Amino acid sequence: MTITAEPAARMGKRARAKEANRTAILEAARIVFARIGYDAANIRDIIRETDLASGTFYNYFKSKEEVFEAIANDSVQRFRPLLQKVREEAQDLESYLHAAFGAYFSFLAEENDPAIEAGTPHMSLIGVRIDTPEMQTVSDEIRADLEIVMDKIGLAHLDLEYLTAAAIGIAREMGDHMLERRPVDAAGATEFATKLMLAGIEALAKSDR
Amino acid sequence: MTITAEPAARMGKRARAKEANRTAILEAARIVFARIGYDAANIRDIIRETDLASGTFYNYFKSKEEVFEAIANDSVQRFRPLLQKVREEAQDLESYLHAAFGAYFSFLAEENDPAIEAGTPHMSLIGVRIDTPEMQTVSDEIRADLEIVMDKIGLAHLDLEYLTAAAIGIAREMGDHMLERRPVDAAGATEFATKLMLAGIEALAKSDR
Amino acid sequence: MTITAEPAARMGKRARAKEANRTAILEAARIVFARIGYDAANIRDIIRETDLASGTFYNYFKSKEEVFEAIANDSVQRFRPLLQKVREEAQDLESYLHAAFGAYFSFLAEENDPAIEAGTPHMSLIGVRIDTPEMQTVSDEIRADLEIVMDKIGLAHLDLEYLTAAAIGIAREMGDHMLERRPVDAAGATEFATKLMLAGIEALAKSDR
Amino acid sequence: MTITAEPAARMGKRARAKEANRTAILEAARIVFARIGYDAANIRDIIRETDLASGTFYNYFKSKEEVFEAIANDSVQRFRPLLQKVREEAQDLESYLHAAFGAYFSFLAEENDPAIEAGTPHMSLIGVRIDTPEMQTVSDEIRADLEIVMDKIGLAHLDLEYLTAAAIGIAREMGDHMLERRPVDAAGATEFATKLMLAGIEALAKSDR
DNA sequence: CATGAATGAGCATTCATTCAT
DNA sequence: GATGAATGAATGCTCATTCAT
Repeated sequence: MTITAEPAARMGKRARAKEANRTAILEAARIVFARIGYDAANIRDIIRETDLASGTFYNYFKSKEEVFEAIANDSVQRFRPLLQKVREEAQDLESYLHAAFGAYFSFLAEENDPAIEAGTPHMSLIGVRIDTPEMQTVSDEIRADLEIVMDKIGLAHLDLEYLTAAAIGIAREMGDHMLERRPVDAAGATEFATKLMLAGIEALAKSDR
Repeated sequence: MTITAEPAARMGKRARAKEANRTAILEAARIVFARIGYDAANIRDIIRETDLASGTFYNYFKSKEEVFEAIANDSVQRFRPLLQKVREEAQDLESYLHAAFGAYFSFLAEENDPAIEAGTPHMSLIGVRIDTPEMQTVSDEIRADLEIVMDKIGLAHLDLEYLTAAAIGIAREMGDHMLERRPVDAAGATEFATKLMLAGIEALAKSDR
Repeated sequence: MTITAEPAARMGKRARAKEANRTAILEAARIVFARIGYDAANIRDIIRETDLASGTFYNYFKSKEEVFEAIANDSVQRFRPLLQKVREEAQDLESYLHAAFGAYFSFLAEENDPAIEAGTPHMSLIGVRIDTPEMQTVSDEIRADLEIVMDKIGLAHLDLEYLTAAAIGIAREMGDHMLERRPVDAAGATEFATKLMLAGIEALAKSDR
Repeated sequence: MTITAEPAARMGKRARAKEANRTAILEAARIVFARIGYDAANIRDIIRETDLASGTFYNYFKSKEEVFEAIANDSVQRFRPLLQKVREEAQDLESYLHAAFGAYFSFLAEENDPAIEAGTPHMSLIGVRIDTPEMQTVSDEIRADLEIVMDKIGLAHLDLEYLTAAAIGIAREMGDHMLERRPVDAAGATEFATKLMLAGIEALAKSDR
């Protein structure tokens, strides 16, 4: 038996299986949460979606809550760099809004691509989608970032809390509807939301002067 | 036992007690849903909030869903006339938006007044508030009405689905934040949302021409 | 419908059923604990011994521990008066020991009478019998009482802790064997234990002078 | 790999490792049983106390029961010679009782020495201590030996079963208390138990004549 | 042989719903 | 029609045991 240096990308069979199982559970949870909602979902539902045994779930997560957290973290870890880039590259308000809505709608579309192609039912029941981990944590990110950007461009005297709430509200609700259309058109949603929000902010800024 | 004709306004003891029980359950459900969210709540939680026995619940409702429906209907029955009036009296887009947002934010403030004064905790946690029956059905009402109004003012060629989604999103998210501020300022929220939305729609209308 | 005064002995059907269920669970637990031991026993075992449903268990007890406690309390409540009487009527050391051992062995015999007649197996496996609620709590009672009595007769200078330990040890171990003999002879066990203990104490008292 | 003749005293690396693992498991089990009791303990608890993997347990033992047996055998193997010596050297009843109780209490003290010095909690809770393998099997040994000795000294007409039960009961209960005192005084316990038992037996012998 | 993750049977517990009183 | 205890299906979770590495 030879001892080999094992770069992260080349783990042993065992380690790979573990990683795969963890991912499988996360993916299953994502699907189940989307299908029947976080609250309605139970651990058996999640594990049934994988080819693992029930007990295996507990080798990876302590509870449904913890899977939710993991999904959220996972989503955030993938979405955060996108937002980061948006923030850094934004030249003005318009480019920021466009890039931010664009990033969000694209991300949402890609996240839900598997479910969409599978024709997963119930997908957009309100009350359900809202509890999706992605939505929840991405909201927090957008909220924080938008505050930073508005400050940068000297519009911090507007009611930023209401403004971010409005932007998030638009993204959330429009996102739901975007996902139900075929083909899913992130670019269209982005144009729409950006135009709406941009003009709105300008109007608020003017009246506030 | 006497057999009496019982006009709605003059019920017998029995009927009055029945009505009181039904109301008690609805009120209890409202409180519990607000406190721990619709999904987390169970029938025991609701019935425990009343001084009734668990079995009594089933004399009035078949399930938690049905209570939800009843609360929703109740809210709708009180909100619908307001929206009706808004729709009828709207002169132009601005007055419509102002009146509609105004109606919604005021209604929301009044609905939550008892909870606000009681300092009920958790009340406006996002994941929770969203499942509130009021939110749910009021959304549907606003959605339908906004479509009608946009059609009236000749802007039906805009993407009305996205537009209503945006309006509802704004109302929802801003509503949550409005409820957390002291004093609760429905008028301020109304101004803000109206200005934002109005300018946004105008910009969309212009670019779409 | 007439309103009747209901003396404790004449409860409604419902109340009687509740009492009966509680007793049934206690009795079942007693049997199961005796048969397979406290630790090996699980709630399903207990409830299976009754004709109740599994959920019903939780209307009466929160856990296996709580049933154990209840059984113990029950036993104590029936044994305590016997010990009380023994303590009050004891004239000298001999009469005390005789009465105390007698009370214990008789009580033990009666407690186990149903199990004995049913020919319950495993009945006297050591590790098992020892965890019996009766044994446990009755021990505490005997311990306390013996201390009081020894003090009364001026032998408190002996090592009372060891003495009570010895008495309890004798009662426990002899009790196990007594229960396995047919016929169960509480009187014989009492004579034996009393004579042994009495002479032992006198010897200790003499050497300690 | 070399094939070597391996006399017991000179094992290869492999064999030594095996022996060490077996011992580690036994020691861990002893500790765990003492800490939380035989019944409450599970295999994970035991293996967690070692630095071995869970699967390794099954290379050495089939079940918790089997570890118990092994511990018991181990204890017996160390205690049996002591009892053997006692039996052989006993001159009369007194010397036998003294030596036997002495052997038992000393053995018990030594067995529990590590736990005592570590201040292990719960150590002597009754329900717990009783299930200790040492207690269990040592009981059997004492029982058998005492029967033999009583027969030797011509008191076999007494109720030997009750007598051994009494002796074992005294040893058990007093042993528990002895272990809780500081310093642990095996000699004192031995004197006490011997005097008590000796006088008791003499009294029984006299009355039985 | 050691490892430790996977397995799945098994147990505790909850809760919507029924129904005798 | 109110009551609230009984019901038992459903769910969370544990743990002895197996087995690929």
